[in-house]
Amino acid sequence: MASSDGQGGSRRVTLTEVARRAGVSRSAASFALNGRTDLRISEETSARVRRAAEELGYSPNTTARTLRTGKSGTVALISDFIGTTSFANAMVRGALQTLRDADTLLYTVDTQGDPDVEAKLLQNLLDRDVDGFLYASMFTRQVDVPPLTRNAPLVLLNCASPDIPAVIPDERGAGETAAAALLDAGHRDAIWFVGSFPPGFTGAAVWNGWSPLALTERLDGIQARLAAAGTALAGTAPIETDWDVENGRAAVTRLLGSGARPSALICANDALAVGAYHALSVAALQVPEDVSVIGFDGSALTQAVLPRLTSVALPYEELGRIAAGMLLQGDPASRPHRVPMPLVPGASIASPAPRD
Amino acid sequence: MASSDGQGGSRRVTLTEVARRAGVSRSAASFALNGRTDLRISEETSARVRRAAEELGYSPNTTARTLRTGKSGTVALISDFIGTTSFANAMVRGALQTLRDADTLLYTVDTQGDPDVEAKLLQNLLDRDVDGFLYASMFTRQVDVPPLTRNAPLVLLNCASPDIPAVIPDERGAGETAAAALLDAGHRDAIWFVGSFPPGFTGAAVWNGWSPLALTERLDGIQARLAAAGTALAGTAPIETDWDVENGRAAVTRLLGSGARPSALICANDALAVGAYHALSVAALQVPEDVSVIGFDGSALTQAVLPRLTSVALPYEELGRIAAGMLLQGDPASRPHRVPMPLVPGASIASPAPRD
DNA sequence: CTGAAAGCGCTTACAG
DNA sequence: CTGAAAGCGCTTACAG
Repeated sequence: MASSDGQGGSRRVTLTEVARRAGVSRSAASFALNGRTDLRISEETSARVRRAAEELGYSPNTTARTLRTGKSGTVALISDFIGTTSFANAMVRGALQTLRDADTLLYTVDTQGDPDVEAKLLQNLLDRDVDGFLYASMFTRQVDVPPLTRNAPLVLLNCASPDIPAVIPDERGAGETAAAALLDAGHRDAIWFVGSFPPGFTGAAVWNGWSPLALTERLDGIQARLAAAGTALAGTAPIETDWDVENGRAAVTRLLGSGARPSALICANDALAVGAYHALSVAALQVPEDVSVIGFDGSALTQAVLPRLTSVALPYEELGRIAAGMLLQGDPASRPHRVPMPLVPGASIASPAPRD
Repeated sequence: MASSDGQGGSRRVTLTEVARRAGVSRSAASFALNGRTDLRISEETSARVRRAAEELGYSPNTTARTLRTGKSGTVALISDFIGTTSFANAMVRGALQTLRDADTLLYTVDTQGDPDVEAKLLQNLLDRDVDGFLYASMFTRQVDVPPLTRNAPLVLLNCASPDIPAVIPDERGAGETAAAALLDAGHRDAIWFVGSFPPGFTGAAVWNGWSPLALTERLDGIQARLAAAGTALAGTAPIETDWDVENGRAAVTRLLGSGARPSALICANDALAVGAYHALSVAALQVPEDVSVIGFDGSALTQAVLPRLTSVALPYEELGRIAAGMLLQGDPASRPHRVPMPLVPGASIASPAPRD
């Protein structure tokens, strides 16, 4: 750093100075300031100490306290944010909301998905006496947690691993919600799902080396809800590589080209749904008059299309809040905590068009 | 926190133990491990110490080192992220890239725009011996920095204040770039700007209590570039409240309703541009055949519309990288460092339609 | 009720 | 070349 004075010029006031000004010992000052009653400090003395601290602008040095107590009032959010632009922010924001009330600060750390970088950062954090880890993924999935995380309390955020406290979205319930929204509008026999694995990958539990809970569980929920209504998906439209706009457009273009006449499309995420809009538009099909569309994520993309996209939202901020709360309280829950995914209504669902 | 053992069970190895195992004093061990040559430790002794450290899995306790040296290897990013969902992530990512190489960790802190919360957090960070502050805004603007930030090295990120090192986007250049893109396509006399202040606010230097450099400087750049080509804006379409999709739609709907026949729209950001698409679509005007459109930000929204929106991108990640670098190096630059905003081509610009 | 002292784990002058 | 000691700023048993 540039300036060589650690405190930016104005030297910090120390507990010793407060004690001297109040005319008490350092221990008495410490006890008074921390409100400890073990050794009963007279209220008058205590007030004198607090006044001295106030007058001198005293603020205790956390580094020294941490060294003594082993508690740093600090938590780290380890993530693989890089490469994903979206909702990281909301998760961090949620965590910060909870932590603020506990006077706990947040280290934000990005592993770039590199295990060596990750290990180095974790050790660095451990060296700083962090009180706990929030291990986050930008993609709901199963993870293998690195061994070092076990050296402090740990809560998984938007990912899961056996026997470790975790908070993840209720993806299955989200699937049910999406299916129910279409059933309620009267759709039954021509509902398609967009965004499944490509044929070669079907049945595999991995995608880009990950286990995307989002896909399998959303699909499960959709199928369960349709089955409960006595129907089923008309079919699934696989995508090539990623859940982005371009792949959504391509998948739906292929679907329409195959002669399929969907009454509704359930898209694995909002970007795919936007791509679906584009493909439908090129085919001169109107949303929602000709085809209803629903997505997942509840992202800003829902506002970008006309009519607005109905979507089942990922509760990122709430995930962050809850995970931070579990970490602070040491929630010993063995099963992942599931956070509901709310329906965010747009105008992309209507009654099915009469079939020829 | 839940677990009461600060180190998660496996007690940490200390320098004393390394020294004992290597058969040297703690000072010798410290010097050897830190590669200091002041007291010439024999290479053989030094190697013995390093081996002992390795075998014991020693990692120095940063808290203790910080208490002793006053340097924490830590920097804080103070921001007003809340309420904005977008690019925070990219700025953080950029900062992390730079800091990683300096073994520096990042505290992420959100002030919620509340000065009291801000002051409390700043004091908390100072109590932890942070080596510096990155003071960030999600909106390019002038800021008054809170006094406490002056107790450590400070770099402003995406905002500016007199006499404080700052890194901000080249908004004026971005305006020129946008205007040039339209001029190059042949537009001249029917170029409108969407997203100016509402009439009542015109001339005021504040918006939501802020000074939005983005608006004034982008507009300056646009006007300068058009003037250089011997022309000028046909007019500006003010928005009601915010730079979002709905306000963009409303503004352009009003514009078209007034009888204006724009050949091109320069929208103050991507969200407004998306709203412009919607209004044009309702008016049965095609992008870009009938009206060319360009936005600012380079956000994911550019992909969400058909045809893709051309936009002048905010270089958030680079802003973060550069600001972190300035903080680490103590860059004493007095004038704000300007980062170029690149044109991200879409398909929303074409030659103007022949006028009736 | 109060005060003197130890100790958290380091770094670094200082004396040999 | 090496070692004993001070000290960073706290908290907290312990003896009065």
